[in-house]
Amino acid sequence: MKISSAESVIMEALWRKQPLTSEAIIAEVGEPNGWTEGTVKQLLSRLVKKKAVGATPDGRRYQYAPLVARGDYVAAESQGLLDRLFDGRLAPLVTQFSDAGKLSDQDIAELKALVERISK
Amino acid sequence: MKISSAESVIMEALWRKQPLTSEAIIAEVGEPNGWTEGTVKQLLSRLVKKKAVGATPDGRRYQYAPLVARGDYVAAESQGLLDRLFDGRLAPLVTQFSDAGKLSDQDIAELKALVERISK
DNA sequence: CTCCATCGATGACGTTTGTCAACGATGTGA
DNA sequence: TCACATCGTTGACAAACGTCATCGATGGAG
Repeated sequence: MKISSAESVIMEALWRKQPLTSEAIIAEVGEPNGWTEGTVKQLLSRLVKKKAVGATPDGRRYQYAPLVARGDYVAAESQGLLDRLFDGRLAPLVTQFSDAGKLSDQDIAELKALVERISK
Repeated sequence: MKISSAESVIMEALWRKQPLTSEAIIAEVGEPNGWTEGTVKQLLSRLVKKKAVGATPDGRRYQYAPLVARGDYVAAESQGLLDRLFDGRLAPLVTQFSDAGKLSDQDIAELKALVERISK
């Protein structure tokens, strides 16, 4: 099932630290996003129903933990963007950032080192 | 306004060739996506309302053309992904594809050439 | 044992999206 | 001129999404 934009905020919290109680999650993402307790609970429920998050009973409450790895999610999202906008190829994406002047010197240095390492 | 996923298919057609009549657009994207005439018309209407597409009267019909540049759209989408998933930095994104074994030799060669060019 | 706080479940509601059909205006061929 | 084909507009409707409140169960404090 697809993870929506608001839901992904919850996922990020869980990927950062896991497991968490709903209380902890609310503390983590409620304020920064202007969400009430009810909103976060609903998002959590939907994620559990989607099997993106697991809920382990712990006394009267649950401990929540991601069931999908961040890496898998990130890979799917990235591949999706690449396919949709760049014909599945990586170089044009990098070109796009370069052309847009969005690459810092550090970015370029990192890329350079990275390509060095990969290409051997 | 935000361009939805289905709407972006129409946009891609218009970015490829412009202007187009609704008939041409339907011919272009209808079949491949399993959309009826009505569906494409509705998507077009919404894009016009969103000011993402312009409609110039041409006799009894319109000539449709994009009002947003593909480059702007691509830049925004790419930046969004980078910010959401890679802390705004490009190198980790490239690493992700590398780690996932999604880079062909050609990709690597292109990247290498690209980085060469950029870094000077 | 009773009352209260808290948790998860559920209902609710407006908006967006995906999908399609019906309608009214209008140009055109017979 | 009249019937038909075609265009854009609009209505419709289910599903997903964003957002929030209410409710029933239950565990713990007094």
